[in-house]
Amino acid sequence: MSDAASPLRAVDGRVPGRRGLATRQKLLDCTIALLAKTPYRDLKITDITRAAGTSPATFYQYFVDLEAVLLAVAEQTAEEGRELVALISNRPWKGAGGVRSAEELVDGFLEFWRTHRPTLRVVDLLSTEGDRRFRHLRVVMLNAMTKALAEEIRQLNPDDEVDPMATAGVLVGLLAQIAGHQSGFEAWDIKFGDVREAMIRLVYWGVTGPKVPRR
Amino acid sequence: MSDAASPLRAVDGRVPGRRGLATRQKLLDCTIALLAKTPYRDLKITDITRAAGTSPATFYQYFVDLEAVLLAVAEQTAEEGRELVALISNRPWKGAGGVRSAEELVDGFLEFWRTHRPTLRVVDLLSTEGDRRFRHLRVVMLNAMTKALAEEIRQLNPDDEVDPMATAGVLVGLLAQIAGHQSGFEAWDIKFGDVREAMIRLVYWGVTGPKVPRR
DNA sequence: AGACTTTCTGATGCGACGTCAGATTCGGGT
DNA sequence: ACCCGAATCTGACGTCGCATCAGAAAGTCT
Repeated sequence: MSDAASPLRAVDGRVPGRRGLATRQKLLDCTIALLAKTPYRDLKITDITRAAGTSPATFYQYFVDLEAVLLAVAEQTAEEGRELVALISNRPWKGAGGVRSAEELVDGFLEFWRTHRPTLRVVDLLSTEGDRRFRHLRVVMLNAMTKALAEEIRQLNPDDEVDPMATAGVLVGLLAQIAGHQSGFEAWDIKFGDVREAMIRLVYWGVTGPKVPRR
Repeated sequence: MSDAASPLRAVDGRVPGRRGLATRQKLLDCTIALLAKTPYRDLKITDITRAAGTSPATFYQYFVDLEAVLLAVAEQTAEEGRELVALISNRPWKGAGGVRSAEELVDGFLEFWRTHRPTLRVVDLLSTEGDRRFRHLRVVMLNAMTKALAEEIRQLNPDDEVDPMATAGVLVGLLAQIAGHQSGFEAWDIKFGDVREAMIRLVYWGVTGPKVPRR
């Protein structure tokens, strides 16, 4: 995710060596670990350095502020997000096979989200709050997937006047939303299996585009 | 939203009088105003009291902590959320009329979200982070709507084995997600009109339930 | 071993937090 | 009009995290 043009991670101008990169990574790892236990607002830089066994000053040698670490953490995750494309391209999307593809997409996405929940939580959070860097990152993370999905939609509905990217974007948003708010469904007495089923259907409908009466 | 059983708002045991309630409200108003300009993590209690022209100590007389104000603010909004039911019940959901109903639901929901964006942002945020109070509040806020939608779905698909509440919940989640991340679509070159159209269709499909091939 | 660079740290000024004890304002009774 | 008790507000304080700096420690090269 970092610019390939500047493969060197700069501190405050310097280019870190082995040791430096190691402690940088340690800070990243501790951040991830803490993120799983601590709500975003309570995550203090001091906590991270304490966990990493360094002084707070060391932290600022590698990251300008808290969001910078989070961004770095998120970039690692974003890279993995690209692989979700495999759940979309080169699959059947018509008929019974289409439903099965939708099923696998939903499950794959939920799994991805479950694995990286703490990180994705923060990305969602900060991009909702209007932070451009995180909003951009979120787009990048879901971009490949959305484009792939849009392509399938375009092929199945060649003469639809609605931009397939819009439909794809909405579907991906749907997946992200439900994945993030899974626990919200416990409050009603809804079995998650049914939620999953509902998502599968919506994805299937979104991709195949059943007939809609003209207004 | 406050318990009808204890209509008195307590400070630390006390029951505030006119003046007290006035400053309490002033604090609430200032919080709302600040919320529109400040990201959640940077919202300091000090800022609120400064804006309200009181001492920080006064704040703690009415709210135990920052989240308590936010909760109070959100409760006001949640109350209004109930009115969204009007966009669902007693409307046609079949055929062309159904599409029009979906259209009005989408527009109404987007409007509601736009009006209360700062508040809803925080509710989403904190409930995502696992705060029970906010998660509950979020459910309550969307509850009436979801139930109403589920009822329509149930009537249109009497012998569907998937719980209509699941489908309704997913649809409402979809609406909330897109409403919250509207600006995310700017990054792709998608006209929001197309996004809106995609949402309308998905709602229509979700409610009417087109045929899905068996796997 | 010496000289230089990289990396780390303890100490520091600043600002927000949350809590007192005490000052101020209000409202009703005479 | 005055006073008194209750309600309400406040300035000041100890604690803690932030972010920075000058200098110590560890590493590297010859």
